[in-house]
Amino acid sequence: MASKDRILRLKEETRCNILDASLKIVKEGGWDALSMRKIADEIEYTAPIIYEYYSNKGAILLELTRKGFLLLSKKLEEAKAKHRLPAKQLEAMWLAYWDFAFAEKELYQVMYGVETTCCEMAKKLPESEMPMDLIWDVIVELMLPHVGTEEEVCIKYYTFWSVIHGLISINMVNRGNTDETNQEVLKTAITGIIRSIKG
Amino acid sequence: MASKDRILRLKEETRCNILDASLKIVKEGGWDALSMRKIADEIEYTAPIIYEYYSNKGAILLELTRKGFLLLSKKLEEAKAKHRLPAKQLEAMWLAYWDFAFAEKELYQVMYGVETTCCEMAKKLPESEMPMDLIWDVIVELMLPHVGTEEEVCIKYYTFWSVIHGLISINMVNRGNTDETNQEVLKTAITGIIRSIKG
DNA sequence: TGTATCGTTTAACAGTGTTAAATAATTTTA
DNA sequence: TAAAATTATTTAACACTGTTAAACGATACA
Repeated sequence: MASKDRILRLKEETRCNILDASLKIVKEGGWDALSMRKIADEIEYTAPIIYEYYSNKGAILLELTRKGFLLLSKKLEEAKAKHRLPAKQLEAMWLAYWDFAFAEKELYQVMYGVETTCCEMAKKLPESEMPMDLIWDVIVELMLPHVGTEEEVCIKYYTFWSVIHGLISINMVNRGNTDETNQEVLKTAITGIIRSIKG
Repeated sequence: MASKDRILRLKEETRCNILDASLKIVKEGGWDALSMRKIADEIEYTAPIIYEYYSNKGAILLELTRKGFLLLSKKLEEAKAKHRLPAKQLEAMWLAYWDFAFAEKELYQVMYGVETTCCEMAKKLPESEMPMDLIWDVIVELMLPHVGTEEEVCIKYYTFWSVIHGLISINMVNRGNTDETNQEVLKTAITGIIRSIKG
């Protein structure tokens, strides 16, 4: 009976619609705006129907992160294919990674646990700039006798901060590295950047 | 009347108790476990009382992030004071930053928007390892003819990933940098690491 | 002692994820 | 075609969330 196939096809379609609706809601109002009832509204059903397709809300998020990793991998492969030299390939791949993060911001957020809401408020705190100011001063001193421009110091600071915050984030959400590996990455990164600052 | 003072002191104390209770709950069960009613339970009151001290839940989070930035700044200053050379100071400060992140994990999370829950599940996805595998291969090729050990490649990979994921995260939650600054940081970081890999 | 103020709680509202039961629609069987 | 069985969908409910308004209790002031 071909009607079975048709029904299966429809089921697969609503399964897909649920994901699309979810992503649409998130893109419009952020991850906090995503609720089962809103998804149901979007696909013109009521909430419990969703549980016929996904066991719970977490399963929807999981499927979205899966899609995210697949899409990212595709982008990386495409970037690689455009070059022959490994150095060029690597550079292109990381730039593709960068582009993906902002083109598919919501996916990147759920893939790697980057919150945005909680830091909306931190921006209002004057205290949030204190750590930067403290480190900024030392970078300026380190560059002496050369007097660095704001732009120059800024780049140094963010290079530092990125590698350290990145390593911290990765370890917090992933807990994959050994302490030795972390210390190694940290040390090589820090001393490398310091050396590049000093000349 | 000194009783006014006593009452003010008590008020200040419960204001503080609310923060302590919140942090305790979060440390025990993560940020998802934090609710107004649980805080009330902890300080042996009912929920609406909390609104006499903080206008809403967000105000509590904001106060915790403020405490976090203050504590981090203190740690950075202490680290700086232990050395005289700017290079040594800088190294010590970033190591203090690192230590703070894990010693006060919950504070760091709310300060910089690092989620942990959503990536519990991503670990189960085989797809989550695809991007690493793709880039891993190119790093190995780039190191040829030297055949890198697993540990060596791992450190290179995480150095790359850290700086890029860090820069992405910072931009997502902060949106502070100009595109030119970002591109500059990205490019210098990438080419720098690539050069260090090639010899 | 009566009144006003303050501290605190109870009750409620709108929202969340999720489940069980009731209903509507469809398909299968007689 | 009519009845039965199965499937699709919804309604109602539960326990929870943040938050507010009203009621209650105690305390201080006249």
